[in-house]
Amino acid sequence: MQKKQPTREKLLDITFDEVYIHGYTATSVDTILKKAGIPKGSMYHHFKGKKELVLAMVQERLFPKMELFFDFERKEGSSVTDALRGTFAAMSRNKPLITYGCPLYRLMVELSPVDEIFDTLLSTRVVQMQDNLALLLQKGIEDGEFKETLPAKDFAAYILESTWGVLSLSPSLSSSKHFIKHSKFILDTLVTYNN
Amino acid sequence: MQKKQPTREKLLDITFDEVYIHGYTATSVDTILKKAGIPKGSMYHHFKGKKELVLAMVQERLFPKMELFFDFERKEGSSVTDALRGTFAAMSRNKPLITYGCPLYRLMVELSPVDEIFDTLLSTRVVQMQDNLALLLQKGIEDGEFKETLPAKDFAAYILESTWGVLSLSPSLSSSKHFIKHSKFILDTLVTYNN
DNA sequence: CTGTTACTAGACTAAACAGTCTAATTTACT
DNA sequence: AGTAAATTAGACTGTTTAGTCTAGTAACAG
Repeated sequence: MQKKQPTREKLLDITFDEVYIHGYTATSVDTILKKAGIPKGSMYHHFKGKKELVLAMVQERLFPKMELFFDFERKEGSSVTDALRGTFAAMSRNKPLITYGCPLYRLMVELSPVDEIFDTLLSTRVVQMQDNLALLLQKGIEDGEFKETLPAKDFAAYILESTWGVLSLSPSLSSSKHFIKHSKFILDTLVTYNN
Repeated sequence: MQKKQPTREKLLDITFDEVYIHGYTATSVDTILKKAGIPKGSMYHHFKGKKELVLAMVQERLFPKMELFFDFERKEGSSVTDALRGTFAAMSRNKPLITYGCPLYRLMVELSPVDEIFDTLLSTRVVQMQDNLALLLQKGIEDGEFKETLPAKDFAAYILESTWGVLSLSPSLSSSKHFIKHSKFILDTLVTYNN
């Protein structure tokens, strides 16, 4: 069934799972190794250390996963509003995302204040996402879907930040129902606020 | 200058500072003890262990600090809108809050998915805050400041969550200027959305 | 088939970790 | 002052941590 996965790739997968749920500090190298069934020497052959491993995981696993949800790419032909609606709907169907929140944001909350390397890497991606979304919103303004009362970039920041805030709440307070309420609110506000 | 502070109180103060910035897991008991200049025996006399110490810190330091900002209490005589505006203004002037985010939210992001005791404690407080804010918003509706298009409780949840999202971003992306933009937006939305 | 490079294997190390223990000291009360 | 209780003091323990090291095996090019 499962085609044999090179050591490096398997390590990145397990590292994502563990760090997503337990965070960077609470995840031990030994736990990852045990779960992956990979000996220490192999890991230290592929990566210089724990930090290198997690940085690689962020770029090769976490960032690609983000694209599926947070980049708000517009499908050709559909309206900006529909593009946003679609992205939010996809998020609400993603169980881990609803339960455990956004993996990028959670890692940023843990590490940005104390580690410059992680901060730079994660913040850069956040700015990219914001620019990306702002571009989409700008398109919506140009297409006449809504008026520009608030600069597109500010609105983009606002959508991202509020969405992170909702998603990364305690699992016991999160539900897809609640998230749908949030996304409906964002979309309504976008229209209301801009008209 | 500094009046002698009982051991227990000093420990709680230092624990707050350390856990706020580094998180629960990354904060070691030895670091706290060293910074506080207090020997191990004293700490383990007052608290059963690290977890007990931090739980006490949450209740005796973190929660009281929250009241100053997040409870959105209404001063007699002033409008609901002014009460909100005042709270947001106080937050924007609080340097650590802007730089490192909300200590309650950050701890929740780290621990809620993996520790039931912390999850219960923190979530309960979040629900309290939401109820508290909903009550204020309800008052605003009754006083005719805005119409009830969205249930007050939903709006309260939304304000809290989006504010947490903005505050707990990477320090390199946070600024009081950005936060003021956020609060202005929330207040505008409250009026716009409800009229 | 042979030699070189890439990778695996896991025992080992030193430091950091939370927590224990017993003795000394300070405080509070009579 | 005398005594009991509360607190301080820090050496010590067992475990877990990230990371090292050396020997062995597989893959691959000639």
